[in-house]
Amino acid sequence: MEARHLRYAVALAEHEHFGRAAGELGIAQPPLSKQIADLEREVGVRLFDRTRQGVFPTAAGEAFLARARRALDEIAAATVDAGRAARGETGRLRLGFVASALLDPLPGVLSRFGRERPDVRLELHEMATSRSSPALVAGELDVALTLGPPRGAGAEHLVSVPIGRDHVIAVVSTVHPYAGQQSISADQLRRQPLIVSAGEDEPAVVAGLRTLLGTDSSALGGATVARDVHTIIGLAASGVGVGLGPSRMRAVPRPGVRFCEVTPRTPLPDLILSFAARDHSAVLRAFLDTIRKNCPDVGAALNDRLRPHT
Amino acid sequence: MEARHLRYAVALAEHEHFGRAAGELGIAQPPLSKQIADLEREVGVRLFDRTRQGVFPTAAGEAFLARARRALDEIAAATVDAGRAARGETGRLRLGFVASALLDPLPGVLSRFGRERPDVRLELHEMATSRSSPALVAGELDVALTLGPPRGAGAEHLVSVPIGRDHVIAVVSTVHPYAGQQSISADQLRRQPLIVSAGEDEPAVVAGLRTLLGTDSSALGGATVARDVHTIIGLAASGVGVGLGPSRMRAVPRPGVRFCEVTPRTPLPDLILSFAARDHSAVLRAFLDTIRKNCPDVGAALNDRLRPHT
DNA sequence: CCCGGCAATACTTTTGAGGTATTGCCAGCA
DNA sequence: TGCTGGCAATACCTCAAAAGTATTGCCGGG
Repeated sequence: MEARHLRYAVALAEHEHFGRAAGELGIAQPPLSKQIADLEREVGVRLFDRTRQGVFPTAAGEAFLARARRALDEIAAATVDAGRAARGETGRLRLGFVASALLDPLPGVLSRFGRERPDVRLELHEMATSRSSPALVAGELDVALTLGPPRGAGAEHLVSVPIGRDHVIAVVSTVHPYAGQQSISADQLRRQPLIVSAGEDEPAVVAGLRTLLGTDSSALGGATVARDVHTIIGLAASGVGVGLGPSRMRAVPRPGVRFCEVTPRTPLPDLILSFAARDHSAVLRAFLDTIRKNCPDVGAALNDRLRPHT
Repeated sequence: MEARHLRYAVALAEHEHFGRAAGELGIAQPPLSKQIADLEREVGVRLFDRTRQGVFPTAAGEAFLARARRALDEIAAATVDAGRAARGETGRLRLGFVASALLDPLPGVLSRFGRERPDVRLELHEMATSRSSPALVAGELDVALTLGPPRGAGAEHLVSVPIGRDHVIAVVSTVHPYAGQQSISADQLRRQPLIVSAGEDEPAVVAGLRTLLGTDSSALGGATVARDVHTIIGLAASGVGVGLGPSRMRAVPRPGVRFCEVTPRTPLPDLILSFAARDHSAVLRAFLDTIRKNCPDVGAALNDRLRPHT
């Protein structure tokens, strides 16, 4: 049985007349008669009653037609859905990201993307840089935001684009003696109880702090370790010590604390967006476009990437 | 687009390999390649990625395949449903009936039919004999149970079969003086307050009572009129008088009353089953068959009707 | 009894699905 | 680097069947 049989049966039921139905279908009457006869033979049941008053579906015909119409609807929808998927209007995007990305670029990016692509299912996975790259290579993620470029097996199949610079800043309670300072020096920091984020997950951040405080400094060893920047800020607010974290944490609105620059200015690894080089999906392209529109200082590589409309 | 394209795409997605999918479909590989290419051209989107590792659906392909599978399921179900409808396993039966039919043949018939044809939707319409026949002729009913044969315009297009005889019986309270009698005479009835059913809807019943009591009798004029036999029995039980009704009302289980024959035995119109002569639907045939199995004294016409398996 | 309208049948044409043979394109390997 | 094997695409042919034309057959209404 072919879709043609369904279309013909539906048209015949619609017009209740072989000649007119055939005309509507753009064919002559005899072929329509034959196709309907073939259909009835295949189904094994008379689907239409031919009377002088017109051609009407039998009970079996009504049952058949109900299914036939649904089948034809599905077929029409198949083309529509395929087109929407190809244009990236539907689908799925699995995004891996480091926690600090939640502070700055992600809120704007995600809300904009959700508005532009309401039918794309976003799957968000907070994970350390070290876990993102293998997941991208294995095809478990579509795109990742990491601190520093991806490394490890298969990294050469990934495209990486820096989308934001970062450096170390301090956060102190508004009643802390340093709160009035424009910036805090490394020496001052070494004399204070410090609060830093859990180091093992993001060694690049730890390296930055070591650079700032000196590799032999015992300040880091004695520091309070917090799981995330919110905790750092909370602890700093309550006067436990001076929090150290990425400048991105300025984005967290919180009364009772002050953010201060630290001298010397200590760069942290760039926030890097990466994805599989062979991935040309429209959903990914749309996401990259959103990133470009939301992040002022994206690398040229991303613009290049968005040029070709393959 | 034809169902063939859907089947081929589904098979290709299943086997992830043009050659093997073609083998499974019973065709050679080149035609499959061509059909898939044609499909992709028509949809306007690449549906499969051909890689060295195999052939995999693109995101658009996945969206397309989901619809394609549903469409194929509908097509398969269309044939199945048409067959079930043609065998009378599904569908609708609109039954018109006089209230007294609810007493005797209908409970058994309906429960049996409901068991044998669980997927047939039964539409039950209690109506007077005079309304059933036009409804049958107009195609608003499929089958009717009436008192006496159908009459009126178009009645010649109806088939009528007597399925049960009936006569007048009396119902009295167990404490009524007549309660002990084997039968009650017409004379005795004329000396009692009577309870009869509403006459206008079923003139044939009124005619029967007139025959029994005498056309000039004032007994009928002074009788209490009840809407249905349940009311007659209820009023009789409470001692209002002697109820007169069809022998069918014996089927109503009710403590506190006794049913008595009436002499002379006064026949009431036969219970008649009728339907459109041109109606050959399987659901109707199944219903007639149920009637035959449930009513011992159906006319030969019904058995004739069930013979041909057209 | 003829006529008109309609579906079915008979027969022809033509489209396109499917078959065979071949090419082209890599990936793996010597 | 060239060779080979596996696979999809291309080229070309064949034939089934979809569609067209002409005609018949069947009623129902003048």
